[in-house]
Amino acid sequence: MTPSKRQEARQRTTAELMAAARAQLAEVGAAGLSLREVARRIGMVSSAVYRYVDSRDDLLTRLIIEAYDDLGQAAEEAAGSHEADGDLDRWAATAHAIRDWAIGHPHQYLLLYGSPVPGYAAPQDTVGPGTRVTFALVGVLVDAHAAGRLEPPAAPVPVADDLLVEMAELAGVARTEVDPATILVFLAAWTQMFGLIGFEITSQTRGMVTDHRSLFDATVRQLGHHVGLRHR
Amino acid sequence: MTPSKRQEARQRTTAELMAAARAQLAEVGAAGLSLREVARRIGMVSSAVYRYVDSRDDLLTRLIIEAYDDLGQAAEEAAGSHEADGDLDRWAATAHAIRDWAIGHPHQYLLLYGSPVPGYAAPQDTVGPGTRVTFALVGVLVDAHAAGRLEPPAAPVPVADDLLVEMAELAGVARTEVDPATILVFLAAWTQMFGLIGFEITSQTRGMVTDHRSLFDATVRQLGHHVGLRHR
DNA sequence: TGTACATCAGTGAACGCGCGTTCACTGATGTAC
DNA sequence: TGTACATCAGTGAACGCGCGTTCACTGATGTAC
Repeated sequence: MTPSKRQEARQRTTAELMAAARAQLAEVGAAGLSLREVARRIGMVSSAVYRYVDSRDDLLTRLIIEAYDDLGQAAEEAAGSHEADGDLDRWAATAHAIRDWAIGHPHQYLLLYGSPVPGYAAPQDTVGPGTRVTFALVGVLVDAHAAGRLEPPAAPVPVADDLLVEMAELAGVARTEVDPATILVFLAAWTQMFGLIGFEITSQTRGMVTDHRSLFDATVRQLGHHVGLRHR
Repeated sequence: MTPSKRQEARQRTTAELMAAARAQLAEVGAAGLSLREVARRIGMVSSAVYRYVDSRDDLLTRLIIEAYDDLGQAAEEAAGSHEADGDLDRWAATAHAIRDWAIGHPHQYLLLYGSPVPGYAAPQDTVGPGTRVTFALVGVLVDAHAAGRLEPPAAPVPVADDLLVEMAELAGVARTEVDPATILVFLAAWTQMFGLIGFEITSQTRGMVTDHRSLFDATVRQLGHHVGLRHR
């Protein structure tokens, strides 16, 4: 069944609307996103956007899902195209893909990982797409483990038992036999990566660091090492 | 020269205004902060707040400075009251003070470290107070180093030279002889701590972690160890 | 100590703005017979 | 294939809201002589 003219037009207009919304988001950030402005940009009267979107919140939700998918895809592509590399390099490549996307789309990144938008609560639909990036990075670990190349973590500091239980549950979600202690180190690595990216985007490191890429690279390789990845 | 009635009244009203602003910030976040609402809360007409504040931006700036000072003080007090402890414990206590403050004042924390407020650019005045927390935590390192108790970092991954140069400069700012490589590890630790706190506050870890305090404690002690701190 | 003038806190009205959302409508596209 | 009716995209006006900021004003407090 080929799509009717109406359906085609609807799809085109929807795409145009989302593109305009994306552009506006990139300029003013999520808190400043306005339906009326989006309408203006695509040459529509403000009430017309309600044919395509239920409300402002609905538009925000779609933008979030879009952004998660875009970021997830970037990470997956990086992990996919470096399968033949050493584990550490593959890990670093995936991490850099995440950072590059963030630097290229700071407001979208902040929409996902920054302060919550006032008056908006993300619905359940955003959870799924949100895990894509995580799994892309975890995948590097899982693959290395499956190939018997993952070092167990050196744990100089004792860790509470209940934490390890939680980590074991997480490993279950990711369907892997990776050591709970490793998952814990991964979680720490994860938050550090995103902390560093967030600081860079919001220029918290202004005046302290100039070569952010180098710092990120060094950090990420250090983290990869902690997690148990090695060069071959 | 004792303050006149006018001066006293002015100080009282200013304090009341700031308290109302703080309360509103805590409820709706920085992006939702409104001068009119602040005025309403202290039973003033909206134009009257302009006797105490130049503009909305000015109020935001004051709130930022206040928050930085409050956080800085909390960190300094923790570091100060644990001088007799082992270095790792003192480090952990200071880190927990930072996290506790953040958990207790999530919107203020986000004002400092979250997404930038749309349409607002922080002036230079906020930089100074912003370094207080950093120095409180760095102080633990510096003291341990001065007492000859700081282990040099194990660096399993080579680090770019220019990064080390930057780190040496930072060490100069902090007036310490601490190893540039250690500063680099500290910076990484710093971003990880704040990344973790940010994730907790914005509930990014929802469904993955329940015992945030334990995860934070384990992470922070791990970080302290990496930085070269030991128990005694 | 008393008086004249200057300073300043707070009022109330107003300006101009942009926002999200609703609603009755027109006219084009699609569907059933 | 042609016609009658249903669906749907987009219009234009309107509602009610809250915002930051300005301005001329009143009346109380402070200061100089």
